Amino acid sequence: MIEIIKLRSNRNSYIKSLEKRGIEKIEKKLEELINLDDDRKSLKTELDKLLTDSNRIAKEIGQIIKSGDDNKISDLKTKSTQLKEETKKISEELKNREIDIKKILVNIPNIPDKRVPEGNSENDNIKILKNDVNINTKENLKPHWEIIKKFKLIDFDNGNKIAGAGFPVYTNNGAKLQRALINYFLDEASKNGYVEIQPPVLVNNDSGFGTGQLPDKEGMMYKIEDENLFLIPTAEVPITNIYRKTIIEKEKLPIKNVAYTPCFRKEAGSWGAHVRGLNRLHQFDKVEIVQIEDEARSDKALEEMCNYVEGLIKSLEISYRKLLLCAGDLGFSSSITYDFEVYAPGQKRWLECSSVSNFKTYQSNRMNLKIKNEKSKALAHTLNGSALALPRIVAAILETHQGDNEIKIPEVLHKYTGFNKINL
RNA sequence: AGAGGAGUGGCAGAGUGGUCGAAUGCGGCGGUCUUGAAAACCGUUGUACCGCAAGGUACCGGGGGUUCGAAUCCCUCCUCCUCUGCCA
Repeated sequence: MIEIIKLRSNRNSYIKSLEKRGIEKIEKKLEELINLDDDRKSLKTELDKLLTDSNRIAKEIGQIIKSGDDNKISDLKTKSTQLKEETKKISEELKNREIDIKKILVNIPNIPDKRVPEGNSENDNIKILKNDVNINTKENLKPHWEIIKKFKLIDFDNGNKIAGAGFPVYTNNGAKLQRALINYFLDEASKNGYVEIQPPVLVNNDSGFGTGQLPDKEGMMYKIEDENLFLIPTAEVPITNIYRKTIIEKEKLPIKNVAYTPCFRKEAGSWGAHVRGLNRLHQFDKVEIVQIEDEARSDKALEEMCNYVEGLIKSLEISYRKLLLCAGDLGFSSSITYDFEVYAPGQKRWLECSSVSNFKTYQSNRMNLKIKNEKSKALAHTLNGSALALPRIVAAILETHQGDNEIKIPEVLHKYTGFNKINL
């Protein structure tokens, strides 16, 4: 959530920044927010006064009872009862005002960073770098779903039977490749200082709210109705929420975590030719890195995370590019996001395989996560990135390294797969 | 899943209707003493909100209730422990 205190002192720049995202009537919304907050403050002042009086009377009664002079009590009791009615009224008003404020607040996305370019769609994203030295330029390259079928790496039919569309069954060398990638990604992250954890894949409401999936994007998550739990759409949710409602001492920074989890997404709507094979799934594997920093260091952390992700992709000998997302394409909670896309030469398409974001104080404000130093406390900055999402990486590897009778496995994976190529 | 017990400040642990934001101990921070350290002694030590400030308000697992007044009584939910059951 954006912070009202900051909104008050940066009103115009907030309006401008949010307009960049293409939100309509944002000025009116923000103004309403400030007015409601003014209202909230005066109600709070009023309520506190009433409570002060009530407390004073209650104490007086206590003292009178002690001294044994019971006659004066009934007057005081009547007065206190009257006060109580008033108190009830004001405190309800205050509560309602707070609810009103939150209703608006939770629907306002994060303020885009200054570097975020204007734009409405992915066409306006800025290409930061492109590395296509490895592009396989052969003619007649097959898309990965054909390769998968030919080499029997994934059984989509059985996935359909067991669960439904978008739930693949990885088989034999396909399963081994999957496991190899997970282990490789986890080991590399550990080498880079990310502490490995294995979180739950079901989360509660508070967690969904903390990272920003709820209430805005409830539709993306699978819900267990009876239990009020959600299947995680990304490990970002359980990992970041470990630190919900905590105060971290500055010396303990940076907090760096990595986790492998399956991810579950409903992805309602789009289903067709462009989401064939591994391009979009309801369940997929991902290794996620999460970092917590203070304001002074979060920019640098974002850069480091990007460099880490880039190195990882590079090591898999596939072509990739890096994009700076424009305001219109930026995620709800993020302030600045870099996407990494890998090239799938069989489809002649770029596939997003990692999204590295700095949420600044947006998530920490929702979950009350603070950094403390000798003198003061401040909301933490949270960051995360995929390192990496498996399916599209697999697609790119298969399409890039395909041959007629074999698929070459990138060298860094050899010790994890136990084989250098997949044969027919 | 059933029966019983318990949840208090960073930790341990008192408090069963009034002056309790909460004794005491440990830890932390500051100081005295010391060449230095330890010990001892003195002081200090939660979070959020309102207020220019003085100060005030709320919080004893969460929510609701009774009462002039609740850490304390009632209801409900959650979590943990013990026993029984079930299970990878």
